[in-house]
Amino acid sequence: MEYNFREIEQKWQQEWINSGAYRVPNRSDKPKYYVLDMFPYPSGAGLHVGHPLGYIASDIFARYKRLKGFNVLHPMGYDAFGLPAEQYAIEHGVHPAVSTAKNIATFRGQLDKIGFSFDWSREVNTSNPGYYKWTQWIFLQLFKSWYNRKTNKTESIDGLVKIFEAEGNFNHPIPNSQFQIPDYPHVTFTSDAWYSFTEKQKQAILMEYRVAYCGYGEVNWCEVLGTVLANDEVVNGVSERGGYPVVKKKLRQWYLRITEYADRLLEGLQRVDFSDAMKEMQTNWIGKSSGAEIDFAIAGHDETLRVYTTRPDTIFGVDFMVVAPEHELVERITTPDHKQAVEDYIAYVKSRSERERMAEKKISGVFTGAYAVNPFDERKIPIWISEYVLAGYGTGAIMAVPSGDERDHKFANHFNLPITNILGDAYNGQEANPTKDAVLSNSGFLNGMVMRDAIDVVINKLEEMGIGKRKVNFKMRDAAFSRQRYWGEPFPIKWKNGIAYPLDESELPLELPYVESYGPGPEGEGPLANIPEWTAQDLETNTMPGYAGSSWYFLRYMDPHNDETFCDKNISSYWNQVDLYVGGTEHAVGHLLYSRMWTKCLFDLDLITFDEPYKKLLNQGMIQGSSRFVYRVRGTNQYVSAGLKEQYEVDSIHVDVNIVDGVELDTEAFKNWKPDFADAEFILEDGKYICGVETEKMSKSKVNTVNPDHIVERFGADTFRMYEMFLGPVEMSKPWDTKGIEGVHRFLKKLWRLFFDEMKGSVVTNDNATPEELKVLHRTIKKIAEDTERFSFNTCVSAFMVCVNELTDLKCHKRDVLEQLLILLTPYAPHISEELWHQLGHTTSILDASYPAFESKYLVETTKEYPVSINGKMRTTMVLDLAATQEQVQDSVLQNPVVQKWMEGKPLKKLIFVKGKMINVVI
RNA sequence: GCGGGUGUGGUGAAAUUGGUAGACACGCCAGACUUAGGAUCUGGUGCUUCACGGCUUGGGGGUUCGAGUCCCUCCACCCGCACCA
Repeated sequence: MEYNFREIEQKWQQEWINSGAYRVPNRSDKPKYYVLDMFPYPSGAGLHVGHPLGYIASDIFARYKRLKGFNVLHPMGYDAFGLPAEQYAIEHGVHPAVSTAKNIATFRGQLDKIGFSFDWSREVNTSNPGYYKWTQWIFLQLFKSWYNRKTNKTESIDGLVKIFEAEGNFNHPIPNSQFQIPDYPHVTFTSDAWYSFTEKQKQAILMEYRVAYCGYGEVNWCEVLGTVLANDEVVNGVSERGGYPVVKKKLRQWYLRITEYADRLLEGLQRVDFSDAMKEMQTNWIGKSSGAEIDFAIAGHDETLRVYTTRPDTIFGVDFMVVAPEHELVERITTPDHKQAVEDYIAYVKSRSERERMAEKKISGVFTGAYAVNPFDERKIPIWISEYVLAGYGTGAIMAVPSGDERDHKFANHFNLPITNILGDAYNGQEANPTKDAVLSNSGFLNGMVMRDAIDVVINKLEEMGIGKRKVNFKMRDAAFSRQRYWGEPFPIKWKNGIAYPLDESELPLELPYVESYGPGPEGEGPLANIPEWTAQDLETNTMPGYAGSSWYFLRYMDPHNDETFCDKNISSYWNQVDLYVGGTEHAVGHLLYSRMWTKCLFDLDLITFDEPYKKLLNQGMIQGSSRFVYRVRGTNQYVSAGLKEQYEVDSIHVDVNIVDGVELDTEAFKNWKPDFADAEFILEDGKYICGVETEKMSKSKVNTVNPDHIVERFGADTFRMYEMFLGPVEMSKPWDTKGIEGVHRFLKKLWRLFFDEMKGSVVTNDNATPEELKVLHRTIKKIAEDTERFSFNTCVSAFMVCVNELTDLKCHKRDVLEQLLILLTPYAPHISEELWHQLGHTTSILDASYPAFESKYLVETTKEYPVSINGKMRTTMVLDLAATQEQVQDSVLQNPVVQKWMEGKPLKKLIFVKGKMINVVI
């Protein structure tokens, strides 16, 4: 009987469906464990072998936990709204819902072949009205909430209205200090004033507090395409498609007030098990800094220039100001003789993406002709504009201190601006010194003070003078929460008189209407603006962004069919946090921060009982493509093998990795691949055509994608699962190489032969295991359990191989040993394990077997083969009793002929002996 | 530019706490079986040297009895940067 993986895998997949093996109850005596994958966007291209890496890792862990006695929630679904489906609709006229459904069916088919333990009865699809009804519902809760800084909680906006009625907003100032209340001179108001406001004024004020609010923001606007573009659709200032010019345009946008949660998002990081790198990335993204806002007088103007700085101590070293080109003051302060240059520069900057501006190495900028005045020494400071200062950060203006800041230093050098040295000897004139520990000089009343200490002194002084204040700043901005697109959740909002009114919750879901065309609406609005029935109801024409549905989906899996609420609170209390969340680092700052914020909102509103969604995060690396190349002799149809290509002038051409075996090209398949190659001739080496190899991103254009379906078809799901893990550490990126899979496949066949002989059939015996066999088994139990716990799946696969190799050498066919091994293997290769388990006579599933217990007594050793080094270099090994003392060891070591040879009669300086580890002879 | 990560044989990698570098595989070489081999099995395989030996974890420096692992410095590559998801 041989290992017929196709039959076995089909049989058990069907059997597990029939028995409902992966249905998970919301109630259990067992402890719970929640394993979640970041769900996929179902793209038209289907899965390639890189996608399932994380799913396999999480599936192994989920199955492992199940064997360990946990009630394991392990769901899967689809993040199904998104731009690609809409783009496809524009190009092919296929409704996104149709292409999405088709893509999902493809994904599902591919996933099913790999043998995952997903509970598909809990599947979610963010584009399904039954799902986005609750995305809209949660949005409404955010719309009807504000962030109370006094209680540090998300609270009902009704409560805020009561506060305004009672005392105005003195205790709860408007979060955006730049906001002007329409037709009202102040940003603070009394109770009486509140009552005097019109409905429109009241709503405008409340909008400034709402957690989900409407405002204006800049987008990449492409006039020719009539649409808004994502940053990655803009290349070098023009649209990726068509190459049309792209400029910044202000549009009405929805936002989430995530900045109010910045401190809590930082604090929460200390309570979750994310990698340090991940925490660092989020911390940097949030970008908390403390410093001061300082108002500088502008010579000849009544207005002041407000800058934000983390280094107020360097105020005497300010040699110029840099203002963002889009700063509102620029127009008013630019002097006539600099007007033209400033306008030209602004036009240039308008065509630049934020990314380009930050990445630009070339220094650029222009002088406005205006001067600010240093409040302490009355020095006139020229005001420049430059693209390296962004309008959205701080106040959009900085005080430049060239002696202390590298970028300012380069700017000063480039434009020949004089540099004031406030650091004394700590500044060498060549490069800026950003230290806080130097002693200040040329700094008026601060002279002689250490910079670090001067910070507070300056801030106090500025506050006293009324021209500055202490300020905590965040680099993070409020999250833009609207898209001028069709394929997303509609906002449950109606506009009347410029006021946004929420729909009643009974009107949800507000379903996406059918559209004829997916083209943009007028004035940069989305396609919904083209539908008369939609606009006639005054409904919002923006839709929600991709991360809306993904911000809370982990909750819906818990209670996916509930029509009464997004997730029953009792059920979310039971499943609680996601214990293990698996996904790529590319979501480090986007999705993870948004869903953490939503969780905090829902927690504050008493809708769930925990405020961090993910307890432990595991980041999987990417699987890269291993591209293959053929070399065409220039101007001919001859193709030369890689080893001989130096002798010719050649062009290298990507060749489909699926027609290459390892590096050897299937020349017939190559001829049939594309008409161009039908008459190809080959210059071979040793009768073979050898291809060139390069590691690149896996992509269709590089014809290096490998479809998991083909791999499963050829080798089976168990082999595929184990090989994906065998490639290397799950969190690392590594190239895919189909050739290597054979080693794993051989391993499974070798395992099979421990149970079956081709001639004799079953060879399993009921004999008692020998100590040697038990040692092999228990060493494996220990290793697999430990390595699985620390997500070191690649070393587990090796350990299985070592175990099977050793059992084969020992000719061990004993049930007691093999049975335990099968349970260990189940999470990794469930199909073959289940089959062999039943072949051993079991009638219940191995999925619920009890995990083998490790017993250290089988591993006890009395001797150890010690490595013996002379001066740290390994020269020989010696078998010594583990109980040997330092003196006994020294005696035997010094008598060892190899040791004596290397000592050459020199005296022993020291003998290092680490029990159970090593011996080092120092001479 | 800013932020994060990674560099070990021909290839993917292992070495969990500073203690025998290269486990386990792929590939390659040799052999067995076979009508055949892109099947299966056995043995060998870091580089260098006839050998003794020497060298070796991206480069350079340091700490240590001992460094892939710790410290300093330089280099290369990959990922993210707010409308891809």
